[in-house]
Amino acid sequence: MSEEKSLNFIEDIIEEDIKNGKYKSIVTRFPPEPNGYLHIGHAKAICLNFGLTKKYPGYTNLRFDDTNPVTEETEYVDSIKADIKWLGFEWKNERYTSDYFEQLYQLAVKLIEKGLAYVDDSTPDEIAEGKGTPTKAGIATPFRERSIEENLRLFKEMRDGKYKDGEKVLRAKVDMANPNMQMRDPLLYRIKHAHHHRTEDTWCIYPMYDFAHGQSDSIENITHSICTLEFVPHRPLYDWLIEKLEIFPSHQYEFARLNLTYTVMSKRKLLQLVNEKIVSGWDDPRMPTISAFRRRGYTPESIRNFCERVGVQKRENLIDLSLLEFFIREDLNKKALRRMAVLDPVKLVLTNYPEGKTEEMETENNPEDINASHRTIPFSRELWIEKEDFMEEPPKKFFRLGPGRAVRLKSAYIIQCTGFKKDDAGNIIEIQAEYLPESKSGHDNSGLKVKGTIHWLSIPHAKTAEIKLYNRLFKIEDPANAEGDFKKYINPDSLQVIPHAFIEPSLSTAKVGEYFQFIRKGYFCLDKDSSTDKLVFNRTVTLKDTWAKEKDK
RNA sequence: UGCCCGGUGGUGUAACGGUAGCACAACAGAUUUUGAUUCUGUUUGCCCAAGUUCGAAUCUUGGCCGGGCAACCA
Repeated sequence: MSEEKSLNFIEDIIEEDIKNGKYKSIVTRFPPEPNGYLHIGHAKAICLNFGLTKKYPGYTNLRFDDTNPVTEETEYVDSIKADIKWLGFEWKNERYTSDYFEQLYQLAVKLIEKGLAYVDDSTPDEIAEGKGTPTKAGIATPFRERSIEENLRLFKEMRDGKYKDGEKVLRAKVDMANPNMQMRDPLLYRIKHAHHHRTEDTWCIYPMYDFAHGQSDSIENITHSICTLEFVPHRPLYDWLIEKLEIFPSHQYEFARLNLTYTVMSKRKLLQLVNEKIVSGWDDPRMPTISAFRRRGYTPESIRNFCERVGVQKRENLIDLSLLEFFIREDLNKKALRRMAVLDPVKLVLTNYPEGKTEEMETENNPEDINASHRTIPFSRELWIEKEDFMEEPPKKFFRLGPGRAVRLKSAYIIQCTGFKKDDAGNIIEIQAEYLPESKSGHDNSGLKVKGTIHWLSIPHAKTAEIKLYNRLFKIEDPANAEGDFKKYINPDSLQVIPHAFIEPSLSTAKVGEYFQFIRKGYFCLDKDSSTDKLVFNRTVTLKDTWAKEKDK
């Protein structure tokens, strides 16, 4: 039975709007500022805005909110477009708020003509002072009563470059005593003699968010303008401007932004991590950016499923990283090709296996995918296995190798441990075992049942690679809201590099964008910084590890 | 202390006046040539109080708690 999927509150509103004939189709937009890379929180907004117009008739625009030339760059524009496409969405129109600078200017003139905006010569401090506090009404500046003619002239002069940065601003004339701080004559335009990434040096005045965002929504006939909760107090101003300007009545709706445990989600903080070289860049796989998740081996499907699961609502939330990990494991379990790799090797010698002999062992590429077929892996007398798969004095519940114990070598033979060697420091440097010829995988007549199966690599055939293991970037769940500088909570062990791990021969042709599961070790992908003579693999996520928990008991 | 928003298991999210459900996490067991996957089961919740009603997570009122708002940022 197909159960009714419940609607989120925005879908409720849209269904109502369509039902009562307010709209036949809808228009949404995703409005990033090109001043940083997109992160997983943006992915939620992208899935919401684009998802809505997949579900209901209509389309979604991509609009770069580029009203602050000093922080915005073309590099960010390009990364944002790449990330949205990778997530699997298509915008109808690619727009820039800067496309509307002339129209916006004319709207400002219209507001002045209506006596609803004025040029203020006050300093930033004086303006802040005049705004009052949340509990104390603001005080009007003397410039508030300038004539329309004078305001028109001064605003034109601002545009013409007659004034220096900060000398004058244009403000809306609303209500200095309004209990909503946003309504106390908000700034509309400021002077910035700065080079803009698109309009270059055409303008020296730039609209503020409040006089750009809503007006751009109207220009594009956005029916449902969806943003995050911090803009709720701006909505009365958004509506006031639409009313006074007599433009298309877009409506703003707000939802709670996504927060994830063990990371930070503000562009300012992420930029700090990049600038201070705490991470290698915006796409360092430890970052919560979309490009980092891509590089780390996350799939677009897993991120979309995650965004779908976390839902859309108005309450603050802090989502468990384990939920994201669940979705990537779920997706990769179906897709990833199984391969063998030994990260922390110790030598295993099969004393009764002929020297110089090699066999090709057949094994499945993905037991979850019947179309994934099989491959072969070379097997010989001397093998690499993981150090952690052998214990000198194993406890009862340890199902791996120990003196006298037997295990299955995955897709090969059952072996029984007959001895081991240590170096002077007491480290185990070699393990000896005998194999059971009649136990070969697929032709097993041994009648033996063993509890454990381990992975292995033939020493003469194995290739090497660098492997990078990532852990959470922060030591605590909510670094953004913890006391003091968030950087003091950075996890010093968030990156572990294994310079010389062993990988099976077939992995030497791995390509960026392919997904692998290194059996028993986790999901991995080839890093973009790999070269033909040096392969680098990133661990996307570990496998669930029940033994790790058991071990700790 | 002005205005605004919000409170459902550990974390998220449903319920639209009628049995509090789902996912993740946790725990227990079965299966397993990946201690993975899969399967089965278990634990844990409506912020409080009063009111309306045959019946309240849902409606009303009053509390309590959390968050936001005073950038020439968005």
